[in-house]
Amino acid sequence: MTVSDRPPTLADIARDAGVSVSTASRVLAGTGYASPAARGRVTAAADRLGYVPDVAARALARGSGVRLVVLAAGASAAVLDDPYVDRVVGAAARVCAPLGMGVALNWLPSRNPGDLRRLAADRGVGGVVLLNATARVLDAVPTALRGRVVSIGIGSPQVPSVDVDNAGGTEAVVGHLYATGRRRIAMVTGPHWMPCSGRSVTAYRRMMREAGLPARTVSGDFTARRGRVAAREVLTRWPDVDAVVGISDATALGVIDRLRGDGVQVPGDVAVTGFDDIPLAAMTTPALTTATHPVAEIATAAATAALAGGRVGPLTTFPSRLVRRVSA
Amino acid sequence: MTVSDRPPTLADIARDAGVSVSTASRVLAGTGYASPAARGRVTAAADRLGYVPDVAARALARGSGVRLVVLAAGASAAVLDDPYVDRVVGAAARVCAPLGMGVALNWLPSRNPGDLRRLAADRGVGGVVLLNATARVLDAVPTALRGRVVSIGIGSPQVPSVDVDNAGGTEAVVGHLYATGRRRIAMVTGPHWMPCSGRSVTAYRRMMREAGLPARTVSGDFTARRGRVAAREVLTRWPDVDAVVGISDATALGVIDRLRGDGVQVPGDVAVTGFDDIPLAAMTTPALTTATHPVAEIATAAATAALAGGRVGPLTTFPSRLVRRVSA
DNA sequence: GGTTGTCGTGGTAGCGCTTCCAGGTGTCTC
DNA sequence: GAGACACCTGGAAGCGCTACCACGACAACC
Repeated sequence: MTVSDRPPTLADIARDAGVSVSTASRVLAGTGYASPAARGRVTAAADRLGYVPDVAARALARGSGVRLVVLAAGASAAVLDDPYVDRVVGAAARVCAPLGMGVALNWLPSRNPGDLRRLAADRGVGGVVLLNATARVLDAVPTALRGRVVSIGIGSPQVPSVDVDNAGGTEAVVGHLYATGRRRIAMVTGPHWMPCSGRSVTAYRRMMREAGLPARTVSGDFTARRGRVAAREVLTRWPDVDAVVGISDATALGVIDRLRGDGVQVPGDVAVTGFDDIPLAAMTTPALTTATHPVAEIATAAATAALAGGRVGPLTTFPSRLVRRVSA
Repeated sequence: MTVSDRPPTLADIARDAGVSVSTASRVLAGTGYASPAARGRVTAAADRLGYVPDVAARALARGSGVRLVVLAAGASAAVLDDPYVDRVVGAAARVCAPLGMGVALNWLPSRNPGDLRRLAADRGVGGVVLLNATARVLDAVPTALRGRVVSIGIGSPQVPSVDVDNAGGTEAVVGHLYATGRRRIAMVTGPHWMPCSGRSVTAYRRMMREAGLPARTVSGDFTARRGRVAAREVLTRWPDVDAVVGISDATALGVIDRLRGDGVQVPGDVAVTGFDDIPLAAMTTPALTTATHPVAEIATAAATAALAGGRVGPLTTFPSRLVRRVSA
């Protein structure tokens, strides 16, 4: 019983189990009829010979795809360098592994979303996870891709989407600030045209309004660098501020750095909160109070849905949880 | 001239260009002979019809793989949660995209590296990037996989590897400390059995010896939490310490946090350095002086080599560069 | 007894591509 | 002039798998 040098094929399994290739295929793919006896012999043979189905052959025969594409939309290819993108890709790669599939990472220039056509013409594409999409991009999704595309962030009638509950997270954070006695609460936002920022800002404004407090916003861009600048601006415009809501952890860290540099105590004089709960939020001084952003869960859901046919409903949101630490 | 609903195949291109399928294949794959005229007509047709080769069919015919597998070795599946792994996967996904391939992420339990057999039997696997491997794991790599496996970290005669120049980075950091007048330099190491930690520690010890200074090490584990504990230990054992070399940025951050909590000025009383240059190293207070760890470059090289046939030489190291900031 | 079913099975035609092979042109050399 | 050799082309045999189809058993129902 000498073991062949090349990996066993379905035909080898069928021969070994004493059934036809069709039957072996049916058993291993779990489709169609097969007697318990045949089933047993086939699985045993597959097991014994260490059979691994050839994804390429299967995809070719079934007309299914062989990889999931994470498509990061944006003005410049620099979007690909965002660690956030890597986390999405990592989660997607975990989803793909048991299916014998893989993930590729592409950039979709926001200027010409026509590159989507190329994806639609590629039989290897089993699903697409859209990142950072705009309404324009969503409209450019070809019909041929419908049902295989899931967007993380903004969605549309045609393209289902998943995202974190920005409003909920912001409410949790602002609510916490209010509950701990803060009343002069400012916010450093993201770019106004970004939906995720927009939802947070709207939630913040609403809560302030309902509390009869004035909304005070300064625009930032999710970075720590911009957070520093924004902190200075906040201090200048509202010297009596007693809390700053950062649109992201990086922003909050920048704010804290500037504040402390100016001799302002955090959280003593001013409380600061973030959003994302990045790993380092727990190790900075002071440790950051923030709202979680379950990126892995979101990406896993998006990848799974994209591969399964895109059925996740028009918009699925994942809850954001308050993490109380020291900064607020 | 109505456009068909299904993506064009090679046969469509051949027909449109007025050549045989063989010729079209040769032109598009760039193999074998083809007259300039034929070449022109085929590429024009492919362009006009928006042809995208079917990776699955190609892989089936060529017997090549369809995805790259990032294989994280380790005791528990928790290794997959390391952000470092995500960065490697992200870089690999960028490499795969233009090839029509994808990346999958698998866990290889260190107890039974026999799972490698399964990979060897899988025709879909075009290459493997091994992470966190040990000598045992390297020895378990089946012959069938030789030439398609590249390890990030430790290597072996059979398995080529790429890694950051830990020794060089550590030398840069220790050299900087020495140059700025520090003489009582302690180090918080990683687990002694990890090669990357070992190389750093050896470099540190050698430099200290050559400078006629005593080596002072405390063991850590790359985390900030453990860094805090280690800082306390350093302070207790060597109250006169004036510099601490962290094995990682997270470690350094933990050390700094503890030091400042104990009223020690950084870098005034004690200088602290890290290793990795994570994004947040620039935004903490004080900003961290550290040595770079070009993860993306390393992973790109590993993925490229794994897909190209593994020829990178037995061990390729990537330089680590000193980044001077505030903490040292 | 036929007519329906549901089950279980094997044969075989593809899926879209590459690659080998057999054939055709030419051009160069002895 | 014949051979040798480069260049260029199309036909066709697969790569490993799925899915359709035809076939046969057997049971249940009028």
